[in-house]
Amino acid sequence: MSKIELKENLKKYSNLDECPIRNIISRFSGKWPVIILCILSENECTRFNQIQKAIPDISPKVLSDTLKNLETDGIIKRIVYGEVPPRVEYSLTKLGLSLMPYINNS
Amino acid sequence: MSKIELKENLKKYSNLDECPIRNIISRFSGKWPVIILCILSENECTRFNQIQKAIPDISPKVLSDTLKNLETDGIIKRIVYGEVPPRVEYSLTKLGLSLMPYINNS
DNA sequence: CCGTATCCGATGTGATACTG
DNA sequence: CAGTATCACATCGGATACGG
Repeated sequence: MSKIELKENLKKYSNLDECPIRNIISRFSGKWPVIILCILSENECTRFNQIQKAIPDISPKVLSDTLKNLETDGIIKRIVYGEVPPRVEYSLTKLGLSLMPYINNS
Repeated sequence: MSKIELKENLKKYSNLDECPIRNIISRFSGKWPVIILCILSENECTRFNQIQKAIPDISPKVLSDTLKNLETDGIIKRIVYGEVPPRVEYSLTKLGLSLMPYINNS
């Protein structure tokens, strides 16, 4: 590889907000997002409480925050049933589903 | 899926230190590791300074720390040449190389 | 050139109690 | 049940100056 090519390659990661790698990382780095995607991928729908049980060491606050972020990014879907006691179910969106192969092959 | 199966599936992520997903995440979550792997994968060897230039907004301290962690995990190799001025080159180990397909397919 | 030392702020994560 | 409120804390990331 010539020096010119090298320079061009190294430039690709410089563009901060336009760098696709950085975009992905900003959404999935952190302790919980990938684990949650795995859990959701195993069932059609999963309730808040089920996720909590599957991850014994996550606090409700952190779980709630993480789910919100994933929802905002369009990766998971949140469905509220107007029942008492309340029922809320989380599931992967199409986009979320499309991500799973890259996780599961690891 | 039956309730029994569901319960078994959700259990898989409970085992904290034995959970393979958590092991991976603990090594690669964070802002920089994946970017650095990408950069290293593009050349046989890359110098500290080159990496810094490729990532304009990383400080030398953080770059150094991240490289150390990756080296400790056996993912990258650090070769010091006893020259003045000093020359140090980083490259992927076999293990590190084996990780790239999962990154590049994304 | 390749880092380390120092210090600091931001962010992520956690425990617990509480509410509709 | 499904969260929110509050507070606390550790880790991560960043700026800058300096050293071998």
